[in-house]
Amino acid sequence: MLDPKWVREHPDEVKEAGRKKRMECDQVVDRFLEVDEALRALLPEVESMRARQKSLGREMGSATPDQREALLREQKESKKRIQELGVRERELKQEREDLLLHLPNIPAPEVPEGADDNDNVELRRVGEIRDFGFSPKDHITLGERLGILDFKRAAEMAGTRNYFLKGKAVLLEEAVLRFALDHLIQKGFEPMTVPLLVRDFAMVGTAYFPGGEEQAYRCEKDELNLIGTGEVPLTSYHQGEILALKDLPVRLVARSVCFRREAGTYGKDTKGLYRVHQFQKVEQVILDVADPELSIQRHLEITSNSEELLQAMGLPYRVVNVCGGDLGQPQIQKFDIETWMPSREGYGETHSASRFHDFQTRRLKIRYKDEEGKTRYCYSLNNTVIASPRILIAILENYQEEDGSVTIPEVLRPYCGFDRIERQ
RNA sequence: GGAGGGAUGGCAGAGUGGCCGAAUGCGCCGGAUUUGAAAUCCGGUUUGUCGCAAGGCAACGGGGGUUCGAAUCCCCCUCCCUCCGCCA
Repeated sequence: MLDPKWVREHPDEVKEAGRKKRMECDQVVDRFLEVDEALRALLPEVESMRARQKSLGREMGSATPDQREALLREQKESKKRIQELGVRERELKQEREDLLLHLPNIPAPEVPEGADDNDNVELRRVGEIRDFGFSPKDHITLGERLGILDFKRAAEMAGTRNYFLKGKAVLLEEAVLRFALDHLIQKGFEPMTVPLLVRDFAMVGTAYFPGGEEQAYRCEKDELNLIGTGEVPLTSYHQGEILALKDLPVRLVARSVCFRREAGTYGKDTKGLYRVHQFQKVEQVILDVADPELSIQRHLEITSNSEELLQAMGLPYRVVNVCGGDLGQPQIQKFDIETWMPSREGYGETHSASRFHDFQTRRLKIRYKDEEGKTRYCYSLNNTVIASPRILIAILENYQEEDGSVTIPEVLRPYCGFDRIERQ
């Protein structure tokens, strides 16, 4: 959420942000200005009336019976008026809040112009793309032949975009996740196990709601939502708190299951492990002081944390600077890491590193006291550390052998307990 | 699922109808003292809004009610806690 004061003073910049993000918001901004102005015109009026009401009550004690009569009459009259204005005040506050929740965060100047992911700007490519010397198979063929993936039974049981991992695929997944978790712990991140079902405020606070309701599974009976990412509980962890300066930055990492309805993606990536309803993810979150320059540094930090893992596993990848049109509502800037997937003959998104400034923390009321003792909103950031089974696509396909077996990347072997997967 | 208790400033915690935007303690910030530190003392330490400023005003989980007047009494909602039951 943007600072209402800032929006008041920079409406054109907000509209420009909407344009750059391809989420036009001119009307919302204009309506905000109206409501905001109406509210600020109303407040002094209500407040002075309430003050008058109070002081009349105080005078009552020392008043003569005649005066008392007059005071009473005045109070009776203004009481009705105060109530009416109070209702109006609440309506305006509510509407202003709703409008604010729909405004986009301001993209950084470094965010490239563009309409969709085709316009993302490649920052770097890392790693050699392997020349197989035979025609490589996709992970579905590989996995089914190795007996470690089963899509058919999963679809029967749970619908499309579901899967069973079996045998060594299970252990490989565990290995990758644990390797990723260990890497982040070693970087000073505190590991957490988090709630997967959360209240609405956490979804709103992290800016998935309003707007993302269709992508989330909801348990209506209990008014809880299944998280689509560990970012939600991690970022919300300190909700409502005022942190001490000495406790910043807060670095958290969690492994969690993630659930996504994938509504509106029919026909897109329908096969295999790429786009599924349920997956596991290790996620990193940083909360730090409100300093844009430092936030850029943190952004690089969380990006390279993840790049290091891909490098260690020997997976080729590229990093792209996500363009305005491909950016979500809450981000200031986003880097996607895309890992090479032979079956796609291209890079597939495996990581997404975002910085938000105080867009989330303002909603979540996560603050800290700065050097001068002033209370300010923290800045938040997050990035995927590893997401599985999507990363398994890259591992299985890049490390396949001509006979259909798969070699395990060296760094994962101690975690797996085996060095290859072959047909049983 | 049943019964009860609670929500006040960064934290703890007083306040049960006007004298309360709010005691006290702790923490934090600034200053004094000190060779330095500890201790001690003094001052400051929520947000919004109006105002150039000084300063004013409003807000005690949220909403409604009673009252001339509500942090305080009543009702509803939300959240938290305790006990019992059930349970991995």
